[in-house]
Amino acid sequence: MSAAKKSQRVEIGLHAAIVAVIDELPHVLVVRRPSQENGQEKGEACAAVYGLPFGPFDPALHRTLEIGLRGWVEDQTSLSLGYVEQLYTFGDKDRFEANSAEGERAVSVGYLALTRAEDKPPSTDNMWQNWYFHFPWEDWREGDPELIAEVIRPKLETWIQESETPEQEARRNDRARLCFGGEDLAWDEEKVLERYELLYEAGLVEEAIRDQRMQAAAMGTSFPEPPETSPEEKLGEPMQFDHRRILATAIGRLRGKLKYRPVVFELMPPSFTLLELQKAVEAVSGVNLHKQNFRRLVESGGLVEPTGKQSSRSGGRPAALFEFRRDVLKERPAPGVRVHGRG
Amino acid sequence: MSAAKKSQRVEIGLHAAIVAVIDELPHVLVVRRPSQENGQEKGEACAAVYGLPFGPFDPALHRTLEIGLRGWVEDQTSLSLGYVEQLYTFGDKDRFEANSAEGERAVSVGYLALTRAEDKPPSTDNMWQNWYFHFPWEDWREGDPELIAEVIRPKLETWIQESETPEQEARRNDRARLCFGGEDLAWDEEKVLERYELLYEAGLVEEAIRDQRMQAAAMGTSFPEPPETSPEEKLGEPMQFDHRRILATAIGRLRGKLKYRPVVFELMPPSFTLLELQKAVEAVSGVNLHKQNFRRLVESGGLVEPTGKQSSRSGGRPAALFEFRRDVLKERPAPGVRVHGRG
DNA sequence: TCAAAAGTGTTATCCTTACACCCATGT
DNA sequence: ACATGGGTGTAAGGATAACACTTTTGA
Repeated sequence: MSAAKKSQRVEIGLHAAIVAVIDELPHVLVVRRPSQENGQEKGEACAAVYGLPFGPFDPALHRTLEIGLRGWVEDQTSLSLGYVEQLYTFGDKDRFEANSAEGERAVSVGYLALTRAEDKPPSTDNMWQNWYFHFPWEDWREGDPELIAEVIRPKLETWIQESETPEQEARRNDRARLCFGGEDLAWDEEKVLERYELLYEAGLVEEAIRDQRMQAAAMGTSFPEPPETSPEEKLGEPMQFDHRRILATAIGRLRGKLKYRPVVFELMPPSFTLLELQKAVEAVSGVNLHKQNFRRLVESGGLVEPTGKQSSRSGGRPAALFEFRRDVLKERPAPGVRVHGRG
Repeated sequence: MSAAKKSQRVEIGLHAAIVAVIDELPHVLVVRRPSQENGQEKGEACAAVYGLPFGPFDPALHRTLEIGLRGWVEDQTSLSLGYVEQLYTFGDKDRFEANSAEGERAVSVGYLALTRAEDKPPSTDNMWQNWYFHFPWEDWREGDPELIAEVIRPKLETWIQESETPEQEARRNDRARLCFGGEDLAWDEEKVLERYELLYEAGLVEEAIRDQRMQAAAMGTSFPEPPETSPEEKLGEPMQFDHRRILATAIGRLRGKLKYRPVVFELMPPSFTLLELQKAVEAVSGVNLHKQNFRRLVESGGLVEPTGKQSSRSGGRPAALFEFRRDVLKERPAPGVRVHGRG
């Protein structure tokens, strides 16, 4: 108590998952950074890893956390952020400090930011990346991903079997079922974080192995080097520190928000066809939608209004162009695009 | 950029809105603290203000933020926390630093924690307080509060009229309507934070006046002392720093969560009657529910199961006792108690 | 016997979901 | 002509919200 009262100051990092929809695919802004974590003592070539952009919070310069975030993002990327939402504040020692220099304990505040896609990459250091590159199992637009049936379920099954008590086995089994569905339980596209954390705890994701190795090194114990995983068996491209966890939080939150807030429009150009809008929602939520019902919902829900113009598209009848109808916000308490699977 | 890269460390405060339902009323744990903010230069008697309990985060002692929170809460209050959820991280300069000693910039992480009510107050410093003492306009169980019609709407009307441009007036009007309902727009019990922030910005809440005074003092300008507000016109009991904002966030979040997560049960004793459960939901959400439909929803939804025992209650037929059915979590993706007004 | 609360049954309505079908344009 | 996407109508099913009514206890 008395010791805890001493003011212990820490550094605050602001991390952003900056999202845009490009070519009907969900993208996130990533940075390729030289990997300091891996392979140093092993003398490997200094490989690069992907990470989310981040910057420090300087209380002397910025009045609020969000202003601080917008500050360095606009400096570094020349993007203009629309919707910005705070996700979560992580202070974890294990996943963060294990990868930092000694004594560099930091707390990180994760943000979700939406922006309209521009043609060119925002800067030389940054690039837009299809987020399913990091979360291949989250894309159900072509039906249930083979990866789940072929790799994830079998490996989870092994992990469940490895339990030390029957209770643990039951818990693990329930959790896997809840996360990935099965039998009579449907896929819930919002549980992105829960799934990632499950895979992490089951040691199936590269960050888990990396962190275990780091922890073992810190404690001076040896760590049994796991067998090389083939690229097909690698569950998505890993990221620096706990950035993939932050991204998982962002995706899950955005998928949820879509349903009761008109946030898709932050990702769309000023005018669009209904199919373009549908494709954007599908890209983010990772599932296909029923065309006719989507249109009805969106139109009769007052979310959009026709501009009167037509889109000059290839292949097919020209579609009417719509724009976001700002007034919904004044009318309905929770206007959003309800997502019901099936296409 | 270069200056911002210098690591600026800050102190982290963990704030908790610890909630319990006692006698069918929603309570929050508060601390009476001597008010250093008000009346110092005015030589007033050092009045006390209510505040939320908080403690510092010591990264050397605790592995995660939540562990740190649980640590000092259990030290200080001897309560055992059940469900704990992170709410938001505030780094605001204006609302926080204005009230702190110079240079004491801190970032605070707000938490919502649920616990079962015990008979006695958790310690001498702390007390359970009906949260509607701080938010009288949030209690609609006796119909729409007079306070809204008598005080809030007229004062908001004045604030709207005081706008400097027609656009601002329209925005203010829309916002007030969205927050407090009206005409064809129903009351939305989840918008607790939005309402508090509106009242703050309209200068109707004591914290707003306090902060303006502080800011004026800091800049050396004079601040026009507002007319004394009568206790009837005071909009709820104010709190220290931005604690009422944190509490507003907590209430709103809990009201929302009720609907898709079985969190009410964290506030209930192990077994309860359906009416007791309903009263708890009503207490938290601030609206009355339709009895028959509530029962059907809860029973047929598989949220509870009968214990087979009866409650020995005063007045009326004895009711069957139920308990939370843990297995719902394995069956339904989003089990909760949907709330639809009316009683 | 009455008040208070527990319970049961039924119906109208709306929303969701699915299916069937026609329309306009480019190749 | 046909492929592609745009656009309309409607009917089945389920969930919700409202209503009326019976039952069991304590005072």
